[in-house]
Amino acid sequence: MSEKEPGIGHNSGKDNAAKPFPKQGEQDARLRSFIERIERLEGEKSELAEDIKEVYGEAKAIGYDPKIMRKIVRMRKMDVEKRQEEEALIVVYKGAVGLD
Amino acid sequence: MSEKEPGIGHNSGKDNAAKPFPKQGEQDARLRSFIERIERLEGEKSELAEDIKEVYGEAKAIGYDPKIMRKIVRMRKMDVEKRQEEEALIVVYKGAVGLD
Amino acid sequence: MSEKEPGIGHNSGKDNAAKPFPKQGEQDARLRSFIERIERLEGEKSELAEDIKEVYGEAKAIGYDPKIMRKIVRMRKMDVEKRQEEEALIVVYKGAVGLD
Amino acid sequence: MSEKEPGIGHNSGKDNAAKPFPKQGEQDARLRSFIERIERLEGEKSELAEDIKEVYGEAKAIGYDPKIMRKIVRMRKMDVEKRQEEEALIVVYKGAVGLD
DNA sequence: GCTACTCGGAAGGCGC
DNA sequence: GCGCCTTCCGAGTAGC
Repeated sequence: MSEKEPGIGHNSGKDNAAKPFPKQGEQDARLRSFIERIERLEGEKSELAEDIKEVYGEAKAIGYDPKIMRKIVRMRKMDVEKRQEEEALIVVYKGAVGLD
Repeated sequence: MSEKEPGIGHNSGKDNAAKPFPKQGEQDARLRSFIERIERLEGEKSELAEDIKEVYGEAKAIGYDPKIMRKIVRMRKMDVEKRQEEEALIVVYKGAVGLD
Repeated sequence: MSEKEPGIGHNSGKDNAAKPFPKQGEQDARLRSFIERIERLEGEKSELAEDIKEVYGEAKAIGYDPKIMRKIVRMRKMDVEKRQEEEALIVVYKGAVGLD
Repeated sequence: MSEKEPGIGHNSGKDNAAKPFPKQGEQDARLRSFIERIERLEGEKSELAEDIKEVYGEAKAIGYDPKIMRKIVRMRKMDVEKRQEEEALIVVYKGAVGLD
């Protein structure tokens, strides 16, 4: 916290009590709200990660090899990424040529 | 390759070649289904990751430092984990002492 | 430095002076040698990075768009990675089936 | 797209359509050559990265902690950069004072 | 100044 | 159960 925005982050200290508008409480609430939204989303993300693990577990229980499955998933993902990359290239070509 | 399930991965072996045409299609469908479920979940997970990035972005636009926010989130997460561990430990203790 | 190899890292302290063979100097030289090898390699790596930048610069000077070029390079790289992944998948299939 | 070089990317524009077919093949070869030079250099860069990893691996096998070694390397690098800056500063000073 | 990419570090899953 | 390896996350760097 040095060269960043002046008086940022959290409006260090209580000096704002001196200012006309008592906004510190609102600021805190805002930050708090952001944090909580993030934590909520992180929680959902973790649940999904667990769900995924469970699916691999089910598949394994039936005799499929998770390792192979992971490789397949990766390959398919690479496919779509490659495709997206190609499309992105076209976009950038068009931009370079003035066809926005 | 020893303790692994025999006849794994993908219906390995020749038995299915021996039987009329028993279930290969169904097996494929099953694997395919697993893969798709996983991909679906992975997709949702990625969306959440993006959502989280957006929240950090919003906060940043208002003047909060994402880097610090991340630290806060990590710390709070560690706190709850620590607390959960402690509570779990208490449960163990109680069990050990007969206070179920 | 806690659960790691006992008395490691750098043979903490001077107690080795007590041991029959005064090897500390050799140990230091060894570590020093590793560090210098690494620094040498890092140096070469940085030079290559600069060379790459220069090539993009040349191309740009002639009218090629570095951004596009980078995308092309990335795509081609993804191609080879995809291919490698496919081959790796085959290997893992073979392993699962016992064809080591 | 405004500040970009006009006539970019790949011989943009219509002139090449106008001329019989003068140089398109050569242009392609040129771009291709750039790309290949870059890929060559990137390849060497990757090899060096692997070499570096190997050195850390060797050191680790003997009991040195790679993590600490990395810290040392970083610190030494900062030292030389700092020293270079200082020397550069001295040169500037000398120039300013007429001690070329 | 911001964004995107690359690199290093940490954690989790897998195999032995 | 431990160690290895892959994968995910965060940090630093470079380009626009």
